[in-house]
Amino acid sequence: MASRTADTTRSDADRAPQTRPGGRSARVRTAVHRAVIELLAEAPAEQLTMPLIAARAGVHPTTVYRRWSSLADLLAAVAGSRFADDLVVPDTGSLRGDLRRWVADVATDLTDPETLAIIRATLGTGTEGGCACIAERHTQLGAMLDRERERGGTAPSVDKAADVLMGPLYFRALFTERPGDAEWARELADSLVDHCTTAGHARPA
Amino acid sequence: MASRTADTTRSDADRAPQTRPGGRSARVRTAVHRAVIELLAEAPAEQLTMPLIAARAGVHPTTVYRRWSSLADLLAAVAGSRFADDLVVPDTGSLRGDLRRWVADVATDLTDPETLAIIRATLGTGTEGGCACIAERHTQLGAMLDRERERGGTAPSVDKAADVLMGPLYFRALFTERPGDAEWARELADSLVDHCTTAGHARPA
DNA sequence: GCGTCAACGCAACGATCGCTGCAATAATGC
DNA sequence: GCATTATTGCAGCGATCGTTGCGTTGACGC
Repeated sequence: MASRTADTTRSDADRAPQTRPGGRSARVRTAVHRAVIELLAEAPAEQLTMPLIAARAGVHPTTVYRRWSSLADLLAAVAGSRFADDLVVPDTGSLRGDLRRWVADVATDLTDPETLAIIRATLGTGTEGGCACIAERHTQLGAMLDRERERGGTAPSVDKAADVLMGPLYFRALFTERPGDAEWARELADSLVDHCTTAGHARPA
Repeated sequence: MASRTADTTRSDADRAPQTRPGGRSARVRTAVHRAVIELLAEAPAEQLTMPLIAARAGVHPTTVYRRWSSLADLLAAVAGSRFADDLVVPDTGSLRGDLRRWVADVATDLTDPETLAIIRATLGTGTEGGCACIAERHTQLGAMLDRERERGGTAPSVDKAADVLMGPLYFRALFTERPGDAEWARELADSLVDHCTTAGHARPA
């Protein structure tokens, strides 16, 4: 078998391996993802079950069970696909401007009940889930800081920026009822920029 | 009925109302709470069910169902009783010293897998659950800030302190793998004190 | 077009969950 | 001690969950 077809097919196995992301599969995927988001926004995460998701998506439960092994896998997939490219990294020309804009965008995103529900549910499934939620944000933050350095300026480390910016952002969103308004977001970004130019020693007069 | 006994019993109903927190009830309560904590530390929260808790606690499932209406209620109760009086509010004589110590204590507490598991699970049940987890910390923070003001010094608002201190603390604990060491905790506390005494102009000494 | 195989729907099955009768136990006030 | 009654244990029930075997659909390469 596969004596001569092996020529046309690259190496008999890595050609179009086993995946088939055609029309129906993609449709089912988006339907299930949407169903998860909708259900999470409506009811607490503990009531989220595979059959419920399948029913909302108009898909048979077995399909969901087979494509995503566990509920944790499904949640991680949903979180990953939602937070990827959901907001453009601002490029205003200055680190302060970039961060102000970015913090405001993230704060706005964290106002969305669906977003909050996904983060909460994903956190419950374990540590790696939480990482999946903020990985994209971490990358975006690093991009802005790198750009500032290429510009010749000084920028804090990604960890430091994550502490100062994402810390309050996600803490307020998860634990309190006040997500923080635009004014608050601006001050947050400024506090990092001002404090970190301490490297240049800009301490008050 | 209750014609003359109404004299001895205060007003026939508010005397020893209906509660009976005797030996056995308290034993069951602690056993169930302990079971929840243990199970959360062993397996993800989604596998936590009432019968499982009951089995671990050596109690009949019906008991758990009757005393705590839902799993969310039980989790909130466990969180509340665990974070109450679990660490003493430091009193070193200065705001800086108090905050340094307190941040280090909280950071250490957040190292405990059991603590993290409870917070994660409680977050999944809704916003009020998350509030229950940090209410005690919020109170402690406010106490230290108030004491500084009584001392005659200036202190930031509780919200501001929560943003700067609890934000990074809980963000790192929940989303990353690095809970932050003692050095990091100290810098965190100092950043708040230094930044807020901008009114009084901190001396770099 | 046409065949092939991944992906989906269907039906049925154990297992477990959440709940509700009723009986037994043990705190609590006298 | 003794009666009262909140609290727990027990047995059993519907409902739903998670899984598996098999037939059908439809995407992909030729």
